[in-house]
Amino acid sequence: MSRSRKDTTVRRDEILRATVRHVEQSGIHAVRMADVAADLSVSTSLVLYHFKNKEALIAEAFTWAAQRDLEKLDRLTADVATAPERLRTALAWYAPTGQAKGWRLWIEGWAAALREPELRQVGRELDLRWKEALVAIIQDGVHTGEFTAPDPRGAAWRITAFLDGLAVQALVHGGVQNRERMQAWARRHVAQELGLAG
Amino acid sequence: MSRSRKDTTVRRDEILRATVRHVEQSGIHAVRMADVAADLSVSTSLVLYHFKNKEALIAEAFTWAAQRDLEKLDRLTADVATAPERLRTALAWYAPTGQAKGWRLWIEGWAAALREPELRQVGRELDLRWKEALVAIIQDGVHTGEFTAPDPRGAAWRITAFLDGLAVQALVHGGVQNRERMQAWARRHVAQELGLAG
DNA sequence: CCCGCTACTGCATCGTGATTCAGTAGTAGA
DNA sequence: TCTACTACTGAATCACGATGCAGTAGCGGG
Repeated sequence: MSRSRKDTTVRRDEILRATVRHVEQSGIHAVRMADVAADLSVSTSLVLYHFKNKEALIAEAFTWAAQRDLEKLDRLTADVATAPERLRTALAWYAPTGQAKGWRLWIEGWAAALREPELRQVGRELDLRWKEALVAIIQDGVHTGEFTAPDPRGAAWRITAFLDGLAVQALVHGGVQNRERMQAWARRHVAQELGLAG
Repeated sequence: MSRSRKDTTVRRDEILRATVRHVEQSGIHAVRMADVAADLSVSTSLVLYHFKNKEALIAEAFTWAAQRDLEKLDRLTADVATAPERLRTALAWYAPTGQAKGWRLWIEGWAAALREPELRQVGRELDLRWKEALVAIIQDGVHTGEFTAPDPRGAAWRITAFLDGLAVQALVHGGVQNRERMQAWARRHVAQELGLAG
């Protein structure tokens, strides 16, 4: 039985994916190298073979997740024509909904970023790129006259902040209560920012 | 030299204060019992004498901090007469500003709360009480006709979310950039929610 | 079919930090 | 001043998880 020997690229990817899964579930510190390894039916040593140490593994895992998220955003909005539609799509993806696995990861990331400069860098990058994407959409809509935004960059910034806050409320404080209401509020906030019909 | 033997109540308080300080600075997992002890020039055993174990210590520390924050809010707004003034005071206290030691603690808390039900409870409680206080102020202002808010509870909720989001932007992503702009945005958001002159 | 590279493993080590425990010393009340 | 209670300590222990190391085994190229 071929003990499933894999190409480095592939294996690394698997490991990162598994790591992200575990971090989402248990948080950075609770994840053990052994957990990640077990998840792939592989020895702990192999993980260390591919990643210098736990710190590096975690850092790369966050980077990987950020990369993946941004790519997904691109993919989702790529073939959407109008600005309002692109906006709707982007927000539907970003806004905290369901159990929002992704958000757990990033909330965990925020805390970690407070102390690890490397992680802060990654988080900042993701945040920045997301905002850029949002700005692009907004400016697009402004050009076509569908949106009204004196300060697209500021608007994107504020929308992002509001959504981040929603995420905290939803995942940390929120009972499972009224997802609809939250979404309505998000919509309203965006509408106000972009001068749409409330 | 009286080895500074202290009453349980006093000592527990000291320990909790020290713990909070350390958690703010280094995060839950990086804090060692020994650090807290050293901070008070006391043996690690003493900390364990007062708190069953680290988990209990951390949990109580967060509870303690929440308590302290709420009391401070009460104290600050107690002798302020008008609703707009009370609001300004409350927001000035809650909004992320300076290095916002407090916010670091709560961001850390959010992440921890994702996994520890006990901490989630504490966070939820603090969040709830803060929002209640805010609601009270808003309703007050509505009664005197100074604010306009069809849904005070919703408004409080959204303001809180926005401020939480601001905090993340400021502490995690934000360069030290434009504190003024952030404050202006916060003010604007609140103004819009409460029907004030933008 | 053999070689050499590289993915991969098991085991041993090693540091760290929480928790335990048996005892010491202030201190308040009789 | 003696007693008993309670705050407090120092020195183990103990478990856990990361990392190091010496070696094994697929697999592609000749």
